[in-house]
Amino acid sequence: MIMIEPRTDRLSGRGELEMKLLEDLNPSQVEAVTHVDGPLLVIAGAGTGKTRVITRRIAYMIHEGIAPWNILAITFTKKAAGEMKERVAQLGVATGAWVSTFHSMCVQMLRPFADLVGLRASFTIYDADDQKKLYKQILQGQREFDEKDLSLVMSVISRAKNELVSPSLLEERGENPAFVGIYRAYQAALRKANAMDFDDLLYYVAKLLLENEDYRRHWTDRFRYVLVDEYQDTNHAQYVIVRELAKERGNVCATGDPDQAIYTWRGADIRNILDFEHDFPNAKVVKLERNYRSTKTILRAASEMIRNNTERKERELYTDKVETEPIKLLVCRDDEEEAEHIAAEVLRLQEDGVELRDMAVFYRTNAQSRVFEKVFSGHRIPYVLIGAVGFYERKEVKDILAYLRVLVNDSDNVSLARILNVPPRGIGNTSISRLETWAEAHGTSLLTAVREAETIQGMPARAKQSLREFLSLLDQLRTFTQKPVADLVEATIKNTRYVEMLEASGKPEDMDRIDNLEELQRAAAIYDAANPERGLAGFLEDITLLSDVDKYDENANAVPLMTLHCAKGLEFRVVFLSGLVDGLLPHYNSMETQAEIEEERRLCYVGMTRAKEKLYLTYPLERSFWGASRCSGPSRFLSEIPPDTITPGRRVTRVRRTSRRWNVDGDDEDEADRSGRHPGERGAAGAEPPQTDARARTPSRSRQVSGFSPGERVNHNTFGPGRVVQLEGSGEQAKAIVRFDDGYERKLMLKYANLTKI
DNA sequence: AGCAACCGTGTTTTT
DNA sequence: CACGGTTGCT
Repeated sequence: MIMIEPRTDRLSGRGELEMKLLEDLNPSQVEAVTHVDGPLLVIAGAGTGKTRVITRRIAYMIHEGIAPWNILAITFTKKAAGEMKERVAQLGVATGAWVSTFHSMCVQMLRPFADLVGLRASFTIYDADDQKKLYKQILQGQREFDEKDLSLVMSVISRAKNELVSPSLLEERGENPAFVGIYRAYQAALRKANAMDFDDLLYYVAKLLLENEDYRRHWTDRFRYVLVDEYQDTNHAQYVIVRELAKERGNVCATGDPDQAIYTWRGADIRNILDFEHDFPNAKVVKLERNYRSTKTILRAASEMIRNNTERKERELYTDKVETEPIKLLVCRDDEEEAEHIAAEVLRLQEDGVELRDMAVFYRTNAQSRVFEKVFSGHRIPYVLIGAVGFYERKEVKDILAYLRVLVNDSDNVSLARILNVPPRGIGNTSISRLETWAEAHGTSLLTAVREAETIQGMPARAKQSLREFLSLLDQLRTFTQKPVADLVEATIKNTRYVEMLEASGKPEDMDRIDNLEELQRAAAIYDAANPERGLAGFLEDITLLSDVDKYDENANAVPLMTLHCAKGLEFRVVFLSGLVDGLLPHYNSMETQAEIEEERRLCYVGMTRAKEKLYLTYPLERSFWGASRCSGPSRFLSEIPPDTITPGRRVTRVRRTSRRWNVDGDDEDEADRSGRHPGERGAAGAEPPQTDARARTPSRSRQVSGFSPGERVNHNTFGPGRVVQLEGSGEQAKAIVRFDDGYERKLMLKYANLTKI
């Protein structure tokens, strides 16, 4: 580790380096950078130079004489962490600060102390896929839930862990005993496998910090200054970790933006940022409101829209930029035409000199990426998919990785069960269950059962033979564990004869799988080069903890396609925000409560504020899914954007005759840049979204818009029967509060709720 | 034990 | 539509 240089005194007053660190910062930014001791909350609006403030602040702290290893900076993605490290280094101060995500930080805080939570240092981290397998096994062993409840069970238990609620506590709270039982069984199974899931990483660290004074002391001695980015998206466990690390010295700096809170669905608690001043008394609060990213128009459009959120502190971003190019709205026949429009626009912009990597396409759900892939491929436009089915989640990759995991952690039952018969070697499901039962009965691991297969009653001779061969295969591979990871990966692929299996199948998709395995070898080689010290365990850890954005190479000459969630923290010269349709954004599953709608609105806000120069908003009149075609109206958020910031797209949009009613001007039915009527055209009445075909096509719905009265009994497709408590709003905005017979009150948009009188 | 054909079920968002 | 899981046949 490099030693920190003592403070430079060559110049009087502020040193040369210090001047450089404060160079080009506005007064609020300087305030944030130079406030080193004591709690600090930086409310940093979109594009206000937050990353810059954080990196300068770290550099400034080091320059002030704080040892880098006493600094902990927690970011949202590893990529952000890497960039931050690099930028601090560029500022010319010694590096060595811990810059990490919550999850990888927790791994490092747990490996050396794994015994404190009853595990060994070689523990495996289970991803969603592994978790699911474990849960499935457990669900099979009881009668209260069947596999259809899997996702419910998973989310309830995950939520409990994020709230630091143990099984016993959950029980005390009177939760359904079946949940408690599954929660206990699941934790026991993880423990047996010497494994943790993502939630455990946070849970264990939080618990240890709370309950083990030596542990807390060890880490608070180390981390004397704590910075947390994206604080609005921390959950309770993460909040406790930060609080426990920082409460003694109070040297905590949180940065975030309540308007960009988009993870409440996975337990993030917006109160963490709202209550900061209460949690850390005497906190200094700095607001960054000067936006350096977007044009005036984009900024105004996004700001006006987000103002519709009621649960919000009023704030105003401003910019000195003068460009006023309007936002373009593209109305398209369907999702395919939408992709065609965007592709055409991409090509046009490329001709104008905009690099592909400076544009981005955003959408609400991963499923929407399909059309773009198809259309972009058709036009030979290079693109990169961020997220979706991640490379490391592919079957063939997971299979090979499962071998590696078993070598590191011989208790990893989930991984072992996965590969016992992959490639097929005559060990069928019956034999595997027999082994599992035996392991269960003898209180030992699945691998031990495999080793003892000879003595297990009823094990077919053929299976026994195969298991012997399997064990010797593992032994062969074990000789590679101290060698470079790339060598081990290569040996695994070779010795398992995995490629031979794929070649033999003759299926075209299996050829792609072979490519993927080569890709895996390359990834391992890159890892080896970058991390000569960290070894196999580090490789496996990175793979499970790397986020999708981490894997995105912004230097590639390709248009990135990503969900709005992935877009957070990024910026592009040109942004295409697609699928602006009610039901997609806001999403069907997130429009029942006001809080849900507001989170969707924040998501839209995040998307819009990524754009530096040009913003395109697009919506299809129809979308095909599950084979059928469906109509939906434009997103309600469109009507919240000031009309004078929007102009119809200049591309000619051909509208099918059936959609002719969209052509308000009516004089040229094939020219939809006229039908690209935008929300504001209705003037002050624009609070109501543009007339949608939803009304025209489904008159049954429009009849329901009014016609309910309090006290009336109604039925809802999902929630069943209930009684109307209160009505509010009218027309498109009409809502009803209904007390359902399950005891819960829900606020429903009548337009979508499909309530029927009973 | 392994393979093929069929069925049914599902789309938020992710560390 | 597209995938994964189950069934039933060999």
